[in-house]
Amino acid sequence: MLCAPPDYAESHVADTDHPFAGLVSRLEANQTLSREDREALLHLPNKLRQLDPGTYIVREGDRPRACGVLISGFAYRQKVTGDGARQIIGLHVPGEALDFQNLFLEVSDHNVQMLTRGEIAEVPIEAFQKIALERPNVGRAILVTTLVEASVFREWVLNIGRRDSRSRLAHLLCEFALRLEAGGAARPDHGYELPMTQEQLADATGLTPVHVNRVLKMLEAEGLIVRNRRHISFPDWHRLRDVGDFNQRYLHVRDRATNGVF
Amino acid sequence: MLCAPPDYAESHVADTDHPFAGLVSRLEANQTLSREDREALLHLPNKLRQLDPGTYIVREGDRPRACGVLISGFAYRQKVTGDGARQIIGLHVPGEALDFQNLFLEVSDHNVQMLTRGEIAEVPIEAFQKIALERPNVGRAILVTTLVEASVFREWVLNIGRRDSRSRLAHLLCEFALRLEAGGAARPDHGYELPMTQEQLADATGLTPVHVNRVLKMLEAEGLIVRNRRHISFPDWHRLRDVGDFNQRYLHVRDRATNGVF
DNA sequence: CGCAGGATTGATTGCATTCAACGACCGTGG
DNA sequence: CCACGGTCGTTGAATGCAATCAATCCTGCG
Repeated sequence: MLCAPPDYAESHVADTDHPFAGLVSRLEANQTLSREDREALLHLPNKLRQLDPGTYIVREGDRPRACGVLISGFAYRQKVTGDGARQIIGLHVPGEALDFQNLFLEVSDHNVQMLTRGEIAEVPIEAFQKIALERPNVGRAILVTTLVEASVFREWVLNIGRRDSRSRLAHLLCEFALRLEAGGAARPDHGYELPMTQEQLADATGLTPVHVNRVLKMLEAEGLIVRNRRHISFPDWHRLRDVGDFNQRYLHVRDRATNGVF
Repeated sequence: MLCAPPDYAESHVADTDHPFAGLVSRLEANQTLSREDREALLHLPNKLRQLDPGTYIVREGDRPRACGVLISGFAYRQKVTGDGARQIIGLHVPGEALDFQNLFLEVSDHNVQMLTRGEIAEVPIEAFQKIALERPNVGRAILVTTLVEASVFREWVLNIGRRDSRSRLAHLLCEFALRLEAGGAARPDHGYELPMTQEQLADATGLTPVHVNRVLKMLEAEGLIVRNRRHISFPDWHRLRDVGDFNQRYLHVRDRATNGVF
């Protein structure tokens, strides 16, 4: 990031303060953007909204008029079976767009909800579509981002379908660590504030809250995690990665600096 | 082969016989294409190959040079855990491209394999990329197709994470029926030749082959399915759909003719 | 015929669920 | 300040669904 303008400096938009700075830098991780592309993204019309935990951003069956971009806090995707069992399908960290689906599909097939309190920017879908269609780089960045998301879904299918509860949870903790890191947060082995209740962890792993509790205690007893309230850290990141059968390839991060190190 | 110049009209390619006719009609289901778009697609350079069941089309870790389009037969996506458990992640029916991921991501994150004997057309990725980038409609069609695929992955996460074995299998059978139908095959309630062994069904549902066998017998005893060798039909499609908690919304089919009927 | 892959069945085991209760923490309001 | 209620986390006991282990059967095929 911080690609200084080639022509003249136009710093009336301070990149790091701008609500879309995170979005732009995430898109740039997947696809080179020109200065004009960046400017266009930063000038997307939007309305900022502060949302409480549990607030729905999209509901299954909706025809959304706006595409939300997560500015701060965390969000998750979720579907529910006919008899009310909930499955969390994906997590989102700040800087990620929550609704690329709905730019090009009419009816939403799942729910998106805030996990914590946080801020989102709502961009009218027409404006986002326009920039995606008129600016090849942006269109391609969106496509690549979508492809990476699909890869994450595939890994979740594997995780839930074929790993036991211990590996499943370890894997989820690893993924979250890496996703946070990719956004510029701390190194994965330094731990983080896990924004999920045990019930939500259960919904993300296809387990029950009770069992999640037991498995977390097991991981703790093994010295694989240390918990202090919601804060979680990893005394032996390497071993946790092994237990979780975690290989970051599916995240398609291109950052050479940390690629494969953790 | 088949790289005839695009300048003047060329109807020597009979649409319905052409190997890419299925691909084009599937893309058109998601996005309007101009005549030129169609022609460009039909003239993509490609090499036809007849493949036996189990043949790998892409391997995890590969950097594919070609994008496979399934002309006949069936294929599936698959990942394996560190200790060798396999999870089938998706199925493909004729006319579908198997590798949009690898047009824009460098390293494949999963395996793609033939399920049955069948034919694929290998298109050099540069040619496919070119058409995707230069023809907005084609690019958009690929994006939409990718978004629908992602939606299917999400439904699989739900299916495997939160439904019991009976619903899981019923759901899979329903999905396959609809996917076949979307390609122009028979109506879902008329049954089809299921191209999967019970072991593969197990890998697709996160179960064991033995349990799949028992559940199939259970479904049969309930009168929800009738089996004759690999042929399977559905005496009570509506009830099977209920048992499988199946709602086709996630497939994002736009065909008004059958939408919601089955 | 005999072999191999797939399907079927039975017996047993075990991981995760379910049911139920209790405990810890936090914000709120009297 | 403390009592209170609610959410979340923890623990125990019993249950159950699906896995595992182990044969056997079937069928197409060389």
